[in-house]
Amino acid sequence: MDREQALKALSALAHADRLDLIRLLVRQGPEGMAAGQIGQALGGLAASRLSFHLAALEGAALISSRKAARNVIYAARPEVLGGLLSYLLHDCCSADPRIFACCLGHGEAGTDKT
Amino acid sequence: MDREQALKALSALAHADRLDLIRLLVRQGPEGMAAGQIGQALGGLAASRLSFHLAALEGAALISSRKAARNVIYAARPEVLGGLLSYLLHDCCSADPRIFACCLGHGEAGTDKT
DNA sequence: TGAATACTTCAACACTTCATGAGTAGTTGA
DNA sequence: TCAACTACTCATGAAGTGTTGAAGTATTCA
Repeated sequence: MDREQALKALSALAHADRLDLIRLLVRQGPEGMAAGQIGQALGGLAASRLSFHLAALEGAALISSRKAARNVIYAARPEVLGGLLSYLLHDCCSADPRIFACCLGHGEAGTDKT
Repeated sequence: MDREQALKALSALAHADRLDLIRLLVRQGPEGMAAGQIGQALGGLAASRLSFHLAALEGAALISSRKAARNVIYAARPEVLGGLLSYLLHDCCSADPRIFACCLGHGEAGTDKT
């Protein structure tokens, strides 16, 4: 992954709805989920709004879509998500051991109370 | 790290100048770097623009600052960067093994030509 | 004290992003 | 063909982001 693609991906992820979308689709696995179902799962997100955010994620290559009859099925692209994390960790953060430690240790590393 | 903080951090990172800033400051280590030096290292970024972006990164807790005489020294906060990566990997991507694989394998995983 | 240095803050402007509702396009089954 | 269904696109306006240059604040030194 290059810088341009990483920036696109970061912009795409920097929105609450889209982060929820990714979380949902990653859990859904390769089968993916129809747009209508996604909208319901996210608490009845307006269709146009959902479409807007799905397009943003697809534009950043974080998800893919395929048609199935009258539905459009969306699925996460784990290799691109992994590529983004890899870029941040290796290219951007120089594989800094302090960052590695926080990242690999599960969960709450780095959330000291301040 | 919680969702709000992760969103702040993602927004902060989703800009070319700020990604360059982080890269530079991570490499610089705990000693950090004075604002003026940073501006020079980034090719003579206008002072007000640099200040704006540094404030954005500090607002997202990705960097810290301290005064030293007439300089302001900025340094990356690797534990917060690690916390963000950890959040994305564990909370958001459910520690999906496909993402783990791309993320930990160095570099170019997930950048297949399409 | 006054000039020089190092940064930050402010106001103005251009640009982008986002939410909303209305309209459009493709698929299915009667 | 028509109605129902599913999803996308477009126009609009509000809100947010980024750049610029000028002004302001704090520190140092002669």
